[in-house]
Amino acid sequence: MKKRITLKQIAKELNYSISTVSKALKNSPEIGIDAKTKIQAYAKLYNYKPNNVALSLKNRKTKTIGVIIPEMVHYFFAKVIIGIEKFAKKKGYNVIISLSNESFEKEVINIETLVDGQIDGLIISLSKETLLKQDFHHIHETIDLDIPIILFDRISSNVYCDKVIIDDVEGAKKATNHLIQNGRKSILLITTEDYVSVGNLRTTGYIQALKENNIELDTDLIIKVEDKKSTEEELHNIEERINEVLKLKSNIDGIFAVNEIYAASALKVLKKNNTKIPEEVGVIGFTDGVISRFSDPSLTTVDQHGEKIGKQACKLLIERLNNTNNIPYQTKIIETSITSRESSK
Amino acid sequence: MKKRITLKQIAKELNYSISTVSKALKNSPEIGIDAKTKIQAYAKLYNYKPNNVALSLKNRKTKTIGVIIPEMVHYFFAKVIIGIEKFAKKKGYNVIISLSNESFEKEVINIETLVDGQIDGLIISLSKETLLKQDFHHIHETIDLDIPIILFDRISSNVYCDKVIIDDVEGAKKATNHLIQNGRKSILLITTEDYVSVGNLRTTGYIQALKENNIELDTDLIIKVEDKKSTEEELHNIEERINEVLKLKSNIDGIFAVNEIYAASALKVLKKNNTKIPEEVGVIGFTDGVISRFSDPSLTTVDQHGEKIGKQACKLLIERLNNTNNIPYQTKIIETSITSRESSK
DNA sequence: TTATTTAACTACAACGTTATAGTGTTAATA
DNA sequence: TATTAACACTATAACGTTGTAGTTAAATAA
Repeated sequence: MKKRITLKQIAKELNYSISTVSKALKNSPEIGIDAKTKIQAYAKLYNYKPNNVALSLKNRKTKTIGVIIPEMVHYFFAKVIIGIEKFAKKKGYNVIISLSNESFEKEVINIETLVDGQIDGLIISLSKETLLKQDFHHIHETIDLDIPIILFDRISSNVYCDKVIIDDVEGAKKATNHLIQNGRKSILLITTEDYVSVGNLRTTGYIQALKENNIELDTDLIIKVEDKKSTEEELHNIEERINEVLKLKSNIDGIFAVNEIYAASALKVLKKNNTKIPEEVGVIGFTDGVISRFSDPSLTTVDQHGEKIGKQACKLLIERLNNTNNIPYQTKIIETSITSRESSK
Repeated sequence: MKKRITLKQIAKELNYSISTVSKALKNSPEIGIDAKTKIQAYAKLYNYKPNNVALSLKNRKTKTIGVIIPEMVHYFFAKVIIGIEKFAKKKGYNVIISLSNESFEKEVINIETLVDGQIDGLIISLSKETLLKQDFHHIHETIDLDIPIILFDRISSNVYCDKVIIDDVEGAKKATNHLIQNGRKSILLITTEDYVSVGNLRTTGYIQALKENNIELDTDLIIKVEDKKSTEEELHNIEERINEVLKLKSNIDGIFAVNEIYAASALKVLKKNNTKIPEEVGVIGFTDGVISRFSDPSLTTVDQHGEKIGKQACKLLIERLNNTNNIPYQTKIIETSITSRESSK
């Protein structure tokens, strides 16, 4: 009903010029004390708030950050968003969220829409399809437009920009070592196909840990899942593949899964086979989400500290937005940590 | 590097006025065919895109919707956002997301920031604290400013606006009946304190179902949880309370929990006590999330269809934004359905 | 031939700000 | 007394659009 009041209206009402009103509200020394008092009182009374759209136009800054994530229903991404949102708000930025739904095409469209629109910069975790295609023209074009991009988690070394990642290799090593220190020798790895960068790196970490502990690598102990979307059907397939390998390799005494869904699937198969966890087989997952916490037994995991990642990404972005002079691109690594629960003694 | 091109620049380059360029790009009949062809070609070549901030200022519309949810790490809210985002994008709207973190104060600040900023309307699920305080001045003030608000899930009858809810009473009835039809007679209800509207309504549904089935209400079979934030500590308390009641009332053969966390807690306690699920005790939860799907046994739940809720809320909002004439406020009810899993035979 | 219409454009104002440059008036200085 | 400085304000342009109201020049009608 009562629309917002503008400088113009205040000016008209109090018989000052718009400039005077603007300056009075900014407490400029150019303006006399009477005018200031009158104008400020009036503005307060009518709850004057500057129109941010007009400011955006004038300043060529929208104070808004765009975020594109592949999925919403992931504990990790949700946490990252919390981290971004908190930090952004503290710095006076708003956050716009878009979902690529793991699709390259949607990712392209989303970036276009956001760039067309009202954002100063972008924080993105690439979709699986993009990583598979290795097509980053949309990212490059955006950076060329002077809109800074921060990549996190799902990144590519073929894109030059700021990045925030966890040390996946190190994290996977920690996880594998955790099992080895528990006396396990025959460790099953459930990972993704290699084009998913994080899966790839975690596989590397697993292999390194084995090497460092003088355990021979058995490629039969590596299950690479082709996961586009985790439908119930697909989950079933994963369970079957795990079951097959477990039957084939009866001496398996540890399982390391590169995400919590795979870890939960492993748990399910083990329980179906009446395998004692963690006595007979220890299980550890990657990503500390609700599934891990509420599974039975609860899952030991590698915690990625999503909120920290979000905060760091947001910080990098805002720093870049405030620094017109080109600072060199940075890649920040967020340390992982093991959250020990029932599934691994 | 290469900043966006503007009408002004095109005009200067091709020696036309800004108006001509604007009209040519809009294919106005006022403009001659040569001019049109030349201008359109040039615009295409330099990838002209209108500046949306300028358009927002001119049209006094931002084509952006604000969403405020209490928490991100909830399957239900994540699903709702997916629904909102999908529909919004289809209609050419962007979505800004804010988190109240269940805090009244943060809710107020978030609304202020969003309203100050660049949104045409808001979709909100109220924080627990707001519902406890019953203070809705921030909502009313926003509506007074002619910024439409749609409430979903956590609503209040003291606010006049469009709403989207599920039929919590009906859903709870369905759940309770599901257990009763399984032959259960002594059903434990794990719910929230009454000020949380959804908890309250689900409690009502439970009571109604009992009545309709001529089962006498035993208030000892109702656990009301005071849940501000679900910390690990708090979860422990819940488990203990459940355990106490189970000990006290050994004939309990069914448990209905108003969310999946409570349901998962119940499962945990039952398993610790070596109670057979679902043979001895059947369990059903509310909200079909990842926990329910991955718990052991998997949980039967009342599915709230979050995505549908989000879509409906967004639809209502956009309809209201397009209709300047005041249509009466509506409350849409989204049907729930039972997803039957292992925990209830 | 002169008045009128039409085509093809341009100028201007407005959306709400702010920074820069300018304008009077009064008081201080030379 | 003439000049300058300080004060307190106002005008203007600009951010990028678009719609309305002009303005030409050529084409048509009277």
